[in-house]
Amino acid sequence: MSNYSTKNLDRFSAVFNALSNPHRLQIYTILSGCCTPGTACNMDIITSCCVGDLGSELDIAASTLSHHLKELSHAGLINMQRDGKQVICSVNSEMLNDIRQYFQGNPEVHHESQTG
Amino acid sequence: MSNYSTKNLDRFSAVFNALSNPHRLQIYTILSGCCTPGTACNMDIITSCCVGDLGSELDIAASTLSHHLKELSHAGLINMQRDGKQVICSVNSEMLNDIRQYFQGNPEVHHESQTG
DNA sequence: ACTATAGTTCGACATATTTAGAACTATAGA
DNA sequence: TCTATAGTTCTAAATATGTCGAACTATAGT
Repeated sequence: MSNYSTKNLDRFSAVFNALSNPHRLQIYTILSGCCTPGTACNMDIITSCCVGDLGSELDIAASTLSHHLKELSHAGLINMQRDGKQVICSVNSEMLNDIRQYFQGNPEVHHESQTG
Repeated sequence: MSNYSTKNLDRFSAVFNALSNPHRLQIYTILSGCCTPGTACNMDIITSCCVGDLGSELDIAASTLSHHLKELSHAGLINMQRDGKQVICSVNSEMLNDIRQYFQGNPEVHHESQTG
């Protein structure tokens, strides 16, 4: 593919790499469900998006969970923000839209959109 | 996520794993472009979906390309069919639709659809 | 300052992935 | 059958990934 930028290729392959691990995909799926994409995870309504709550669903070591969250965050798939003692995780809706566009075959995403 | 089936988790993580390598993502992107999803790759119109043509765009060893195609095929992302000396590759549109539904948050995909 | 809770970083190890070259199979044509 | 073309399988090596436990940092309450 000559008119598909290497930049996008690397960006999306990193995204899919982040989702390629069952634990990370599970985390992302949980976050997709608890936080309506497009809205910041509203903790007044739903209270299950902090790291500890994710951990209680996954049965892996805390250090492993932390590592996976860093991967998802680094790929741009999720946002993490400290709130007191807790760290709140939520889906990055901009990246979710980019992914949707990729699979829709949208030229904005497929052919170098150079907006950044 | 307790109501998200492990089956789907494994299936989709395998799909994303297949797309997590830049070369494989490039292959998939080329195939998405040359073959309109939903139609079998129409070789009367477009002539760039055989293994060799993919290889000429990637600059990797033939054995490596073959390995990557097997991964994509095994994950259900592409179809491969022999036509004489050549092997024609095309996007599996059913899987593409499943992926689209996953990112749309469609419950059919998220919560165990047991149709197979 | 001390303690408890929440999460991260570091170090190590087992396993998986990517890659290429050599040898192989499959098809078509002379 | 012999040859050329198209692609695959096998083997091996370098690199990346997933995982945990121990030690660490950050915040809040006493």
